[in-house]
Amino acid sequence: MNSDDLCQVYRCLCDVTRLRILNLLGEDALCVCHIQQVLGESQVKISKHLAYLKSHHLVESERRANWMIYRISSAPNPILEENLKCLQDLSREDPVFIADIKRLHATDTSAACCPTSS
Amino acid sequence: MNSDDLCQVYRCLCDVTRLRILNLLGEDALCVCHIQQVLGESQVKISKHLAYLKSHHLVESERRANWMIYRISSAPNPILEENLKCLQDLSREDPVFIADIKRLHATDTSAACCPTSS
DNA sequence: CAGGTATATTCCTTTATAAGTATATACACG
DNA sequence: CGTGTATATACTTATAAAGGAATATACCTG
Repeated sequence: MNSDDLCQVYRCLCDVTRLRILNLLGEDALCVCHIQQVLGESQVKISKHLAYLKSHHLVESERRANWMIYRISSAPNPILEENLKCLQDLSREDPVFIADIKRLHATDTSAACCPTSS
Repeated sequence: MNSDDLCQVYRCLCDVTRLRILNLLGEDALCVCHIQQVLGESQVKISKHLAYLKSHHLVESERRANWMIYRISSAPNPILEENLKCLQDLSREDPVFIADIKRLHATDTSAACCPTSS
């Protein structure tokens, strides 16, 4: 990790939608449609932000039938990890993050679509 | 601190020049001309990045005669503090940061210009 | 107050990003 | 192989940001 890589990580973090996505993925791996549903944002928007995060290696994806499952990258990234912790702390205070997590838990992530269970 | 404030902090962090400035200020308060000298960047560039950081409350400034002394904001900001720590860790690995700190220590910051001593 | 030095701001150009609409791709199932 | 569903990409427009050149402001000194 050099200074440019570091900047790239921060670039990934400096958008509310991406922070909300990372906050969700910090809880569990999720398919695009669930992220979309929980955040109440359009398909394109979510898909493009996921592509952005993936291109910078903050998340990784795996196809399962029709669905793409996204998760926080397994490659260790101390900066990301530290900031995900901060995000978790903040997600107990900020109304946006609180609502997201609430909606996430109200969503049946073990439904037909995108079973998390391997 | 809410999700938008958080994004603003990350926006401040997602530029190499600003990271280099914050890395220097993590060592000590500095005047613009020293920052400029250590980073080897133009006056405008440094001044504008400092203005950016200041407008988002990551740094604060104090005029001393002709000189403006910048320092990390005294208002507590957990996200910034956590990331400054990360920056310090990285600044032992990354050639850019290493060279900056080396040049900083080679610079006489107690010179006529911008005496740090209060 | 005139001239010099340090820093900030304005104006301009270029590039990056965000978001939407429309379209394409990948897969499953009949 | 055709259809439907999930996701990705291309294209477009608007906005923000970075950096340079020129200029303005603030302060000091004589």
